Amino acid sequence: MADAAQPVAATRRERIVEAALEAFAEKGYRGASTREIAERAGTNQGLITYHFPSKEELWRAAADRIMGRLGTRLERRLDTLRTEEPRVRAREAIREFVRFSAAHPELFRLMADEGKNTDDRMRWLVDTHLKPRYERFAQSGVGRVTEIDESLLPHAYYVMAGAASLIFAVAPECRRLTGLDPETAEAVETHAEFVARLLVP
Amino acid sequence: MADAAQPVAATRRERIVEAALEAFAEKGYRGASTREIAERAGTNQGLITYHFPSKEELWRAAADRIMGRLGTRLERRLDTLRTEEPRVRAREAIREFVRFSAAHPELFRLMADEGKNTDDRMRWLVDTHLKPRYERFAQSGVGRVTEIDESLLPHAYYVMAGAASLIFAVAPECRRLTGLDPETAEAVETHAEFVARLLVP
DNA sequence: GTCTATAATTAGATAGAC
DNA sequence: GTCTATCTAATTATAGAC
Repeated sequence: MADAAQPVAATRRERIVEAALEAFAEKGYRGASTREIAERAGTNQGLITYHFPSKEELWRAAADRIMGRLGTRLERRLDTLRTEEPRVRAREAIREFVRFSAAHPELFRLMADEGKNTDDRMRWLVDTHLKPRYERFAQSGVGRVTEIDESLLPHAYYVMAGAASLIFAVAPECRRLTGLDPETAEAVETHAEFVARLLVP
Repeated sequence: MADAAQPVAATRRERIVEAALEAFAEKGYRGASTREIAERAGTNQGLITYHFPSKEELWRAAADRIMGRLGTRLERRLDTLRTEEPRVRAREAIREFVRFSAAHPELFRLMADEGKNTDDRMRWLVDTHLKPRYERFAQSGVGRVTEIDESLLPHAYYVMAGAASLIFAVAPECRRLTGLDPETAEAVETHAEFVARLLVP
């Protein structure tokens, strides 16, 4: 039951991706160094360049991971809500997104960092991961429930994303500024309810 | 009326701070290099270290600038709304904040970047600039109007900030993802109305 | 697969010419 | 006040030992 029970290579690679996700989210793409990532993963920089041909590829693996987690979580929840009426389903989908944002502040941090610039990473992120999620939002999510006008969909999407996630993405600031620790279970549920009721009254 | 009409030193310094604000907002503190900032400002790296004893000091000057602009803009608007009833005043204050976020996406980018970490810059930012703004929000802004319970204030603050600003902070992503250019005058007003009505029905 | 050593580039800060 | 030149340290990527 020691380390040897698992393939070491997979473990090391996993830990590198996990460390990269955290580092990229915290310091931004440029700000996070591969040495720092290696150290976080408990290994050395050489092993990163063995598993990933470039820093860009490592970043993609990190983005794949967090977006995969989000997709799995949301689809699973939506699945259990198939039979609910639209407004209840929309509300609970929003609550689940808030909970995910609290458990994984890396998501918003990564998105906010990459969405600012027009470069290859942004384009890849939008085309590969964001478009499917946006379609899902438009088709079955809040987009349908809150408003009639199709032209408001982009506004509703970014309002929802920002309202749901910011407080967790800047949790250290929130603690110092307001005294509230947004990462407690109670604060997460309060925020989920606040945002869900706001967007789907 | 040529360049010589203004003190050159002040001009150069100004342009450096302006370039630094943009660069720090786009690439993050670590990601933005002083050489890159100098180039943006149309000068050289040596002049930056002449005007600012360290990169950290340059960052503070950039933060002072954007927070100063926000304060001036909001106080001026609130001043013209003194006689309005609370809900109208709150709604218009939110609209004004949305407009400011559209005109100055650097604000949200800088805040989102710095609020993630517990370091000297975050602490300085909170203590120097964010606390006064948060107090103002609590005392005369949306905080008073939308909800009764004082404990919801932090949630309302971050919901407002995120809902109002994210779409402009990630404008390049928004354009590619949704087809909407959030920087057009029409989109800004639509967003302002959407957020204001949502938070103050 | 995992590591150390190192090459080539770039970082922030300093020194000094003008 | 503005610039070029340079120091030291840190960056990504590569080469090769084991």
